[in-house]
Order: sequence, then structure tokens, then C-alpha cells
Amino acid sequence: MRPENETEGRRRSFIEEARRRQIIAAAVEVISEVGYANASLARIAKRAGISKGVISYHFDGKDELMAELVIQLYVSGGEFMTPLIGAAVGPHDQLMTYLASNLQFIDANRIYVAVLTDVVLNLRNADGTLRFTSEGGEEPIIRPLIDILRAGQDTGVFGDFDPVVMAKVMRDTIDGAAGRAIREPDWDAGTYADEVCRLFDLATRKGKGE
Amino acid sequence: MRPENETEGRRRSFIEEARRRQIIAAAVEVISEVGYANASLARIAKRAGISKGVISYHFDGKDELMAELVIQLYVSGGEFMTPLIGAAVGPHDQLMTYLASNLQFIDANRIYVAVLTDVVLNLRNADGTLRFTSEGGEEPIIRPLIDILRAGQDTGVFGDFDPVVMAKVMRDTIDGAAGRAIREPDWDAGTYADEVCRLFDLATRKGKGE
Amino acid sequence: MRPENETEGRRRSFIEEARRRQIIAAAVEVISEVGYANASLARIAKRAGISKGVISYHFDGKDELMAELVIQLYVSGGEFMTPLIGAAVGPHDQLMTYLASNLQFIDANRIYVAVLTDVVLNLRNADGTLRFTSEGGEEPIIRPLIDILRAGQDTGVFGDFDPVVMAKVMRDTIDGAAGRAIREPDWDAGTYADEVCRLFDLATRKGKGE
Amino acid sequence: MRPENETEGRRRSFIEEARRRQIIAAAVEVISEVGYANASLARIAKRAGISKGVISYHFDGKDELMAELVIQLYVSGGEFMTPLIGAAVGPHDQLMTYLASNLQFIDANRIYVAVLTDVVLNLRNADGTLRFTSEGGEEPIIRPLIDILRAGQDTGVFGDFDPVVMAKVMRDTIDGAAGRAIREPDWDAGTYADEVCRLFDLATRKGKGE
DNA sequence: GATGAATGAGAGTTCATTCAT
DNA sequence: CATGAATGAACTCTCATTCAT
Repeated sequence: MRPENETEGRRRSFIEEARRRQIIAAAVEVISEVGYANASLARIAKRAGISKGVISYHFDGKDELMAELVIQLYVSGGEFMTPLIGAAVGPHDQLMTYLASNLQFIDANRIYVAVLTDVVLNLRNADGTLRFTSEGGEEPIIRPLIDILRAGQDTGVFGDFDPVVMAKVMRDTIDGAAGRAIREPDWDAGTYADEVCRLFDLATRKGKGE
Repeated sequence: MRPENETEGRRRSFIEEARRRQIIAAAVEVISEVGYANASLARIAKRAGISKGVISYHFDGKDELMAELVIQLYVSGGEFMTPLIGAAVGPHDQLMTYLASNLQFIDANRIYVAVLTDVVLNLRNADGTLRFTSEGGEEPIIRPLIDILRAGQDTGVFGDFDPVVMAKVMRDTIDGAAGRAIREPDWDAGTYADEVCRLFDLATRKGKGE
Repeated sequence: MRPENETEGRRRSFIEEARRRQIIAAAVEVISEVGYANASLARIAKRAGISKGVISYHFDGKDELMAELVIQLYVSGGEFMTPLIGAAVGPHDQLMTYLASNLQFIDANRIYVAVLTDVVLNLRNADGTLRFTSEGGEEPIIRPLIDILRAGQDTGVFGDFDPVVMAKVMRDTIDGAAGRAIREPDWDAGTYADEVCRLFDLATRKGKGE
Repeated sequence: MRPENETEGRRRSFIEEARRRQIIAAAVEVISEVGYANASLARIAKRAGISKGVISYHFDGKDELMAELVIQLYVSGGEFMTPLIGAAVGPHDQLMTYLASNLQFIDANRIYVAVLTDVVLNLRNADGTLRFTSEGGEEPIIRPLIDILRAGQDTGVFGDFDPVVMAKVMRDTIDGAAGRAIREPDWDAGTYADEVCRLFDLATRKGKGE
């Protein structure tokens, strides 16, 4: 048995990291097929081609595995979008890029997004509260969006609206699109992105008379 | 024992209907506290102050209970909003009323909405597919919204946009707001509704130059 | 509620007897279809078109119902065969008639015989022992057969054999035939009876050299 | 967890085979005491001194356990008798050996035979049909007996009778004896076998005048 | 590091029985 | 007399977790 249970950033060997990624990958596959509720460790282990005990060995328990899965998927999403948005110039372009790249990422990673959603909406703490969607937990996620909107208002590019509410609606549009990407096989990300960009362009641009 | 398994509109005694509602109410409470995945029949029965067997007696099984719960909550939502929207005149007013009344209903029924979402996203058929969010299943839900948008475009009140995508974004905004109503105790439905109405008013109205 | 539970020969009203027969008839049907193990009171009540409670009202419990069922079926079998055997003259004819009439009764009452067998082999006392096939319980059943065989030996019609063993083999042949009547739809009672009579005629007749 | 569900001859570790045999042995004991209908997994596990889950771990379910039990008992019966019958020479000796060795085996394995009977008469498929006594399922069991009888008739050792009916009566005699071995503690297999052999010798031998 | 084996709690469901109406 | 409702125990089965090897 490992000498102790690493809770934080304790160093892990390369081989151990590989095992963890392998197990998480198997978990993603299983959840995408049968849903979080039916994704037992037995099923995940069988999918990974290993024995059940290995999972318990590498993770503190099922919950830690799921939490790690969420973090890993979320990080890989950020890695995809951050450079794209950074390359855009000015609030308007940044906003459009933010929306488009998010939808594009969803389109290219439908399964991952579906699994992420499933876990986030189901994984709970011991006291019954949701682990990831707890109050205020969204703040870091929509922070950059709010910043873009505020910058646009300050520079006179955007009109007069509540940037927090606007950011939340945008976020819900993206999350909702994630659901569509899962449920609607012929959902077309490109045209959807075009329409969404146009919509929010109209909603945020400075009015003629203003 | 009930004479047979009533699938459709078989008549049920008043007392039986009362029990069914009581059990559903207990299920709603339990799910709102511990989530769908942890809402066992034992917990629901204890909450209702009855024995486990009673649930099996009045419902064909856990799944039928959950399905009934969804239907009941959904129906009560429709009963709330339909008359409001019907009273509005013209596409623009109808749209604004639709958005506002939805958000208002969510605000007044936060727990119900949260539970409804939880069950809908988790209840599955025997083959593993989601029971309520199956592809195309959304159509009847956004149908009236699309009709309003199309009517507005035909009469020249609304501008040029894809009414289906627009309706979907609106729907996602409402569903997202439902999540906020649950997670953010001080979420203010009134100001949120004002901003959302303004947003979609700008996004749908006929442009000056058009 | 009835003033007391009649255990023995307490008089029952005509209407009560009718109810009891109705319930037993339903039980026979159900057992013949799903077997003793799956014949729940609920199923029997549904088949009889009455409520579950009625059974508990008219019988002391499931076991008493089953015991009554066995007795009723057994009695009706005796009523069928006794006059036939009584009409035969001489041990040889009586034996042949006994065998043939038993097989004929089985043929004409396949379902009843199957159910009788099923219950007898499964109904148990509280201590786990079989209720009907307990040691020595068979004696009254093969008694008349032994008497016929002994009479034949005494009068010199039959040869020298152990009449008890011979009677038991005959009984097992009949019981076995009951099983065949159930399992083999095209089992032909007539030719089977002919062969069985011939077989036991040869086995019991006085040898040439004796 | 076992890698997969072995239906056929997949290799099992020695230790797993031992466990399976241990569980089956416990099941035999329990069934012999309380009958198939009352032989719950909980009781069997307690008798084996293990936890309930172990049974589910080693068997696919209760039904597989019971089916395995039947097969194991049946095979061990065949192993006992086949060499004995093979050693006998000529139809007459083979027939006598068949009858005697069957009764001897029953005598030496009373409990096993009783349990086998109980399970065979109760274990059912999902559709309600009996699993082991399905129509035609008896054919392989009485096949060797029929062959012996036919051979005897062809060589002129046996008289003129229907070999199939004769074989069935013999089989029923043996099965019936199994029941007696269970219910009648002082049932004497030796004298019973002598009488049975004599009986069927008379019934099958070629008549003087033929 | 990894495995197979075992545990024990808890899941949904069925059932015989009881009882107020 | 009969019913529908409720009980509580027992059922099979699944699960996350632990542990000796």
C-alpha cells in the first residue's frame, strides 16, 4: 500500500499518473454510455481492463476519481480556448471569439462535455450538497467574460446593460448548447455559432441613438 | 390490491390520488436535499412517514413514481404560464410575457424546478437512454416560442434571424436561470427578467436600416 | 369478522363453501400456469376476481388454502375410482381395473393432477417437513392395492412376490404417469394403460411351474 | 471481479472451484432441510459461513447456482453407474445391473437425490416453464435403457412388449424409489432391489409359449 | 503495484397478513 | 361479507470498499 494518501499536490510517479489517466479515460467512456448513476467501479475497471482494486489503490475512492475527472476535463477545455481568445483584439472580437471557440470546443468534444455535465450535476458531498455547482463556484468561470463586457462598455464599444446578467445568459447559452450537442446528433455547431454571435452582437452593441 | 395496472386514464379513487400526491411530495423533498441518485425508496418512505411497500403498492415501481413526478411538475408549470401568455397581444408582448412568466414561475417554485431538472437528467429507460430528454423530445416545449417568433417576423415586428436557434437560446436561458434560482439564494428574478427581456428585445427587434 | 376460526368440522354456510371452492378453483388455475412457488395470494385473488383479503377471511392462511386444495382434489379422485374398482370381480380384474382407472383419471384430469403433485411436493409444515408426504402417510393410499394383491395370492391367482413392494412400484408407475401426462402433451393414456396392465399381469400371475 | 461470466468451460481457478463446491454443498444441505422454496441465499450463505454477496460473486444468480447443483449431482450419478452397467454382459444382466445400481446409488445418496428432485421440479425459466423437465428432456435419460431392451428383443432374450413404455415404467419405479428413500428412513434398498429385479425379469422375459 | 476474493450495507421489489371502513 | 390500504419482513442482487496474497 502506498505510504500515505496524497490529498494535494504530492508528487506522483510518471507511471502512476499514466494509470490515473487510463482509469479516468475508462470512466469517461462508461459514463457516456450508461450515465453517472450506472457507472460502477466494476464497470469502469472492466472497461480499463484492470481489476477493481486498482482504482481504490490509485484513488481515494469513487468520489475522488470523479472529482479528478471533472478537473481534468475542465482544464483541457481551458487549454483549448485561452490562446484563441488571447489572440483576439478588442472587446468585440474577444467576445465573438469566446462564444465561437466555446461552441467549437463543445462540438469537437461532445462526449467529454456530456460526461462533464453528468458528473457535475450528480457528484455530491457527504452532506448532500452538490460538489461542483455550489454557490459562487461559477464566479471564476464567468469572470473573464464579465471582464470583456466591462472593457467594452468602458471603451464605448458596448451599450448599456448589466454585464453580470449578460455574462450569465451567455454562459447558459453555451451550457445549453453542450446539451444539444449531446442529444441532437445533427446539431450544426457552425451555423449555431453564427446565429449566437449575431444575437449577442445585437444585444451588446451600442445603440444608434445612444 | 388495485384491480390492475392503470397506464392511462383509469379512474383512481380520491384517497389513492391523495396518497400518490403525498408520496410524490415526499420524493420532491428528498430529491431536493440529497439528489436523485441518493433518493432511495426507503428515504422517500421515511420522509412520507409510511412504509416502503406503500410506494410499490401505489406505483408500479420507482421509475413510474419518478415519471409521474416529472409529469405533475411539468403540468403545473404549464397551467401557470399558459393563461398569462394567452392574455398578451402581439408577438412582441407575447415574447416578453413568455420570458418573464417563465422566470417568475421558476422564482416561485425553485425547489420544484431543481428537482424536475435532476430527475429529467437522470431517469433512464431500461436500455440506458434518457427517458425525458430523448432527441426531438424538446420540440413540443419550444414549439409555442417558435410560433411567436415566426409570427413576429411575418408581421414585420421582428428582424431577420433563425427562429429555431433563437428559441433554443431563449430556452437555455430559462433553464439556466432555473439552475441559478437553485444555487444562488439571492438570485433576483425581477431584475434578471428585466435584463433578459431587454436583451432579447434588442436581439429580435427589426433593425433601423432594415 | 367471523366469531371464530373453524379448524375442524365446524359447519359452514352454503355461500361460504361456494366461496371456498371458487378460491380453490382459482388457485388450481394459477398453480397450473406459474407453479406453486409463484402462486401468490395476489395472483389467485386476481384470477378469482376478488380482493386479497377475501382469501384471508375464508382461509386461515395460505397454507390452509393449499391443504384444502390437496384434500379436495384427492377426494374427487377417490370418488372417481372407487365405484369402478368395486364393480370388478376377483383380484385379477380388480387389479387391472385399479391400474386402468387410475391412468384414465389422470388422463382426464391432467391439470388437477399436476397441481396436486406440485403442492404436495412443496407444502411444508412450520418445522420444514413436508406436510403431505410425511413418512407413513402413504399407507392409506396403497392399502387397497395391497389388499387386492394379498387376496390374489391367498386364492392362488397371483404368484409369489412381496405385495408391499409390488404395490409401491405400481403406485410409482401411476404417479410417474401423472408426470408424463403433464409434460408430454401427446401421451396416450390408452396404450400406456394396456402396456402397464400387461406388464403387471405378467409380474403378478402365477408361474407355470409354480 | 471475475473477468467475465463463464458460461461454458472457461477455466476457473482451483480456489474458485472449491468455493463453488462449498456453496453448492451448503445449498444441498439447506434444501434438504427446508425445501427449495424456502432455500434463500441468506440461509445458504449462513450455512456456508460466508456472506450473502459471495454467492452472487461466484454465481451469476440464484438460478445459475441451482442449475449448477443439478448438473453436478446428475453427473456424479452417471459416474457411479456407467462403469457398473458397462461391466455386465448381455441384455438381461445389463438390465438387472441397471436397476440394482440405480437403487443402490439412491440408497447411498438419499439426500442428494431428494434435493435433485426438489430443484428439478421447481426451477423455472423466466417464462415460467420448468427448466429441467421440459418435454423431451427425458429422452437422453432413458435412452440407454431402451437400447438394452431393444437389444434383448432382437436377440430373443426378451419377450414382446413396448420397450419405450417399459423403460418409462422402470424409470418411474426408480424415481419413485428415490422418494421412498427420502421419506422412509428404514427403506431397505437391497430387498427392494431384489423384488424390483424379479418383477421386471418376469415382465420382460420371453414367455414359455412364445 | 496489482489481483481476486470477501464483506456488509443498501437497493428495489414481492409477499402474506392485518385491519378500518 | 368484502374491500382497499398498509405493514414489515424477506427476498435477490449490486455496490464501494477492504485486504491477504
